[in-house]
Amino acid sequence: MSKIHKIKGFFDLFPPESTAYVFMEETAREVFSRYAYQELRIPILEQTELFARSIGKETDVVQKEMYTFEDRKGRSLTLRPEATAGVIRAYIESPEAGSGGVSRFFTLGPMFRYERPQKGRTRQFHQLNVELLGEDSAFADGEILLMLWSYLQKLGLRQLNMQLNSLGCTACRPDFDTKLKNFLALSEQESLCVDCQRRARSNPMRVLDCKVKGCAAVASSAPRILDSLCRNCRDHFDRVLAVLDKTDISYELNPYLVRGLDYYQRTTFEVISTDIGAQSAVAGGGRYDGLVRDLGGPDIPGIGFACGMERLALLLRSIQERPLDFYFAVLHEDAMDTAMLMAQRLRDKGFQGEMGFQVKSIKSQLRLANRKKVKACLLLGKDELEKGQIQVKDMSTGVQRAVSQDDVEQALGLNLKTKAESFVQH
RNA sequence: GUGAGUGUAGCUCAGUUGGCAGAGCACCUGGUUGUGGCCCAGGAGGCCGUGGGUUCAAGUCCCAUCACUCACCCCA
Repeated sequence: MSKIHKIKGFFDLFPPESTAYVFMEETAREVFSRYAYQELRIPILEQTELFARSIGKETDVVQKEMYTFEDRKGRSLTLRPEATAGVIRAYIESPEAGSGGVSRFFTLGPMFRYERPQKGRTRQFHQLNVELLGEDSAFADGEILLMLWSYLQKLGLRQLNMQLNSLGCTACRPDFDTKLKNFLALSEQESLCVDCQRRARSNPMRVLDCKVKGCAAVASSAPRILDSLCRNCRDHFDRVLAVLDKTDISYELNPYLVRGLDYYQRTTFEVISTDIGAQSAVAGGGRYDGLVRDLGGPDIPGIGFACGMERLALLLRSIQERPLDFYFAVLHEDAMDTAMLMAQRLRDKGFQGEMGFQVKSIKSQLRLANRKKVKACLLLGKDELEKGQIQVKDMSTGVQRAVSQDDVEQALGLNLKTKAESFVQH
């Protein structure tokens, strides 16, 4: 029979890599809950319209990267390419939307985008998502940024840089876009790449983010959004920066930071790592004050971020997996029943261990136990069975002693519960 | 969607101007009774990604195809 292989851009996560994901998720729950954020679980499949309306019909994500298909009744559905739209949709449908208060959520899980895979980019990827709804204070921005930074610190990541920008609001952004369009129209068209000649009219801020040399040169002398903010946006942004200045977060302003989803306005940010390849953004987010209204809900502000787990995983390395407490080596067929029951008794007491199902030579079983790096090896053969005993061998010291089968728990010792896996930046 | 690179043992990779398919690590079995790690000896394991072509002869040259990787675009 021919093998069925996984589809492009999808992947299986085996240990020890899978433990890095458990670590990221557990740390997220721990950190986010300190800020009173609660976990939200939502579908990964939504009506296509939800993403088209929120992310923006003209964005690359919606135009060419979505997994979209029809269900059996011909409705257009899409595997979520990001989480915020779904969170807002769920929020609007919940009683919470009418409460008028502040809501704090986090959610995590798989996202899907149909792109060419490369380092740090897969077609199914995983994000940790945080949303703060119903508050437009600059301190809300501050809370989000501090929490994100705190989470990354808790993961043990240090070589990270946070970039900040403000995209303005509906009051000042249109004026800036006009100003920028005029500027680009006056600059030499030949110095812009073909993409940017198009962007210069449709989405001028994207030109500022282009890496092509000619475009970057034009961008360097272009007007900056940060110089064109209205009074409200300027004050808001200054307050956010004032909060950050009192912390140890190392940030820098990046007037060229343009996010790929249309719903962002005012404060936007990205966290960059320099050593995970070309796809360097490990987290990104911003304020989306008009989004809830645009999706049919009340006109309330919001801010949030997403963290890419595959990219974080590139920065994490497992240094120690918790060793098993025992390996159970059975040396005679007749001992198998007794061994099974003893192992069960140990597991009920909280010991972790693996049982060998095949009767093999003592030598090969000890070799196996050694390779598995267990703390102790339990040996049960004909002699022990007859005497009601069992051999307990400490694999680090080599010391072995025979004990009554009733005393295995004590023999395995009290030094068993060690810390869970820990991770360090490599 | 565009470009480049790589496909040989479980893993990492050698393989010369075309001439018998290789190494290291891992694995298995021994080194005297039922005792791991270190060492020594032996062993197993490959449709050389797949399909065509050139040739007396192809892992090697040519064409096609598939897969993977990295980069562009874009993004977490």
